[in-house]
Amino acid sequence: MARSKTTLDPFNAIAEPRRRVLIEALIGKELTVNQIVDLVGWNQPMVSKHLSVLKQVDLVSERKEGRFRVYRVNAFQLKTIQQWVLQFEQFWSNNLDNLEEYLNVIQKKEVNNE
Amino acid sequence: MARSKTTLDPFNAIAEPRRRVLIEALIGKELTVNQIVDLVGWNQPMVSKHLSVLKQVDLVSERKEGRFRVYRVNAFQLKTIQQWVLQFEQFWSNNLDNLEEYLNVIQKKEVNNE
DNA sequence: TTGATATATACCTATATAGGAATATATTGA
DNA sequence: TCAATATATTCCTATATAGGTATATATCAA
Repeated sequence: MARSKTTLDPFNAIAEPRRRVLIEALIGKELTVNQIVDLVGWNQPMVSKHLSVLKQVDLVSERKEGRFRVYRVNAFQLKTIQQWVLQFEQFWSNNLDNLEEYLNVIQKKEVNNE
Repeated sequence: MARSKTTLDPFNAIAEPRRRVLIEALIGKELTVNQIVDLVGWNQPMVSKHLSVLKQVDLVSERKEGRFRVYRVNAFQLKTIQQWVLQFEQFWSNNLDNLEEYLNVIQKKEVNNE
């Protein structure tokens, strides 16, 4: 069996670094494909194909504007990821876990210095 | 070129659903490999191999305890993901974006009913 | 020492990319 | 209608899995 499809869910879609760049570029604004191409400096098919993956998991949506396609981020879809991560928040907050982590780091440094 | 390695970063590591299950199983506690096997019901090599990926991106760490390997989640590494997502939070909060989204949904429904 | 237990690793295969290049499709303007 | 513009899609290839199976490694217990 191969890896899950990139279009399986937002987790798989944003694994690709370039697709995170696209989301960063598009957040809070609307851009056409060529505007994005100019912004990120990749070739046009590459931008279109990555946008296509993002669209399939609903992380972006697009509308026709004459010859142009205007893309925008569906920020609420990022909530999916936020919510999965957030359930673990207590474990990285100022608590015993962090203290232990800190002590481990200190200990490793000490070991390396000997 | 192929997809980025699963061990490139936490984003790629958690794209695989089973690895998210492992993190959920391990969060806040320590478990040996066979305890995890019993918990999730996969075969042992599968658990070991997924743990290996998580370990390479530092999402889990492990210590030897006799014949056993005790695994734990490094929750603070999930912060990487949290922080990337969090920069977009304002765009899914109660603001104009959400209102627009709501109106889009309403509009689509109306269009479909015609 | 030896069998049993716990875990990791190697090997194999089907599959799904990501990127590049070429091309198709759609729309506009003259 | 036709050339130009904007974007999507197709085709190709190298690559990296994920899962299954078999096996290697390490440690314990008698």
